Amino acid sequence: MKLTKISAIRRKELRQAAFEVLQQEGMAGATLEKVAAHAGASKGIVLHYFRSKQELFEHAMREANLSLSEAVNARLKQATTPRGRLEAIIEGNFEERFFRPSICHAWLSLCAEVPREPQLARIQKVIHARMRSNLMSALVHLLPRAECEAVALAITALIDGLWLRAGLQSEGLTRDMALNQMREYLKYRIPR
Amino acid sequence: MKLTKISAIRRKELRQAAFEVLQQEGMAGATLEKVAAHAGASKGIVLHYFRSKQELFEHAMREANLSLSEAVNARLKQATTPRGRLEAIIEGNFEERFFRPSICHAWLSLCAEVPREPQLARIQKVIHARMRSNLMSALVHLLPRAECEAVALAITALIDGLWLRAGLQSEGLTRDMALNQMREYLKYRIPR
DNA sequence: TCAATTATTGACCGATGGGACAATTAAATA
DNA sequence: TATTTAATTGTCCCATCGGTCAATAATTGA
Repeated sequence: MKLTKISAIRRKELRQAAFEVLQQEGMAGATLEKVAAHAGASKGIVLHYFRSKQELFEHAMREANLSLSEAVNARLKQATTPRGRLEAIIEGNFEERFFRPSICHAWLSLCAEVPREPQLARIQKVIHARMRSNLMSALVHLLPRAECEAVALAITALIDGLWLRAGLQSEGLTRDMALNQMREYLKYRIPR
Repeated sequence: MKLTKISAIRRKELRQAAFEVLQQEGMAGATLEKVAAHAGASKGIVLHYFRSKQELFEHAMREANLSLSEAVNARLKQATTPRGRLEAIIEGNFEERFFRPSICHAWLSLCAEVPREPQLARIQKVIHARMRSNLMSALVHLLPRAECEAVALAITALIDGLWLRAGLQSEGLTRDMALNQMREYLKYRIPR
């Protein structure tokens, strides 16, 4: 029995190549040929493993989300208190390897396609649902029930807004500044 | 002397058409032909008034920003207190005619191009600079100097995050919800 | 009125990119 | 080994799109 079929390997390579090209080229510039070249393959192979460009980037988005998701979950596993879980979620979302201008570019490019690509919309919906669910599981122990929903939305909006900013102004916003923003929000909104 | 040269009219019509097409089609789908058709003209005329597609959408972004800007300024003029100015800025940014899914789509599409189009980046920079300046002029009267910068960034990030969300999930986020989010932030961060 | 400028169109071009496909090579399996 | 299955490539095709251009219509202004 094969642990890793070659098709699984190729698909993963191509998903990642797609996301990396996206970082520098945007959706329109992320051509099948460039993705293939970036992965050291030919254009034909890309369409051998993915039915279309759409499908490729759909999987690229899933992959990118998965790795973010794992980072958050790893931190969540360590956390013992509700407050700790809140911090885990936030810090996971601002890890150095994720909170980088080029990565934010890529996400921006994907988000810009969401309104016109139902598949991407579904993924985006899942992402937000998980974020909300994660946050709620911590917030219910820290706040009156009625306030949790709103605070979860605020935290999500803040994170998204900071990511957006990082994507727009490469230099302007460091990881530390972003994390401080989040901590300050918590300090005022959910004092210990 | 002509008050409005025909060229000024055409250019404005085309800028607006460009932004409207952007709302439904995204940057890649917003073809010169579609923009022209939407304005009831031919493709040739678009390139007669704008050197290139880039330049057209650059002007579209400026135009869209201008109208948002005017809305905020109109409210700012009415405001008499620092707190009132803060609310003016926020409410201006969530007026019904602006805070709509399709408009948010269009902005998203423009933002996604920022990293690869220096002209758009410059405009984006100006937008954020004005936002910051507006906010600071109110905040300095409400908070210790040292905290103003951070709060201005938080407010901006919140606004951007809520806009982003509106662009991603057409249904999920109403204007009222967004405004409540902003008011809650102020309530906790800058209690009267 | 008539020349000069401006507006407007439609045809055309070159480039590009997504996708289909046949052909070739490698791998797996019996 | 022989046969089937999968991997991989390069070529080809078609559509589209940005941009150029020459020709025509409209406007202007002297």
